[in-house]
Amino acid sequence: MRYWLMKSEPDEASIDHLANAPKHILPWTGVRNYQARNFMRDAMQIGDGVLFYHSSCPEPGIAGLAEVVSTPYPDPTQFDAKSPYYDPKSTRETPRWVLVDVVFRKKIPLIPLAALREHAELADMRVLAKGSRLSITPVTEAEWRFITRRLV
DNA sequence: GCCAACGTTGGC
DNA sequence: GCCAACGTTGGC
Repeated sequence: MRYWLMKSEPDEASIDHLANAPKHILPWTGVRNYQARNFMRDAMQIGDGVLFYHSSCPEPGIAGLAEVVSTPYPDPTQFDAKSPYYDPKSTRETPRWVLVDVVFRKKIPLIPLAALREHAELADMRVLAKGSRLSITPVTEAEWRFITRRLV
């Protein structure tokens, strides 16, 4: 059982989109970074906890809780020439990009990025590191506990 | 394998 | 829109 922070632009997929999706599940489509992909491909397991983070928006921060509900499988958008996530170098035989399905657990009052930075307990969070741009980052059990028990 | 140029991310 | 930081690309 591990924990993750996953960034999403709320214009594209917000916590409300997830809550209102069929079965409250969305495929985590569009990851095109190898490190983030490798987390999904190699480390994620069904049942892992997810901090759902809104990025590139007026109020960046943690907007809800979710959970991994699938093993990794090929991201269909990589084969779709009309998709912004199309990757001409990827083939169905050897897909380059994978995703996992994520299920809605809870919407929470937004924990803004600035608020996360205020807590010494979270000082080492990957997502808070200077220059961090990874859309998926590991969260330690201590960080998860602090956030879900103290800040939610 | 090096590294400069370029593109992207994402907070502000 | 700015810009720092980082990832990717491609020539050599």
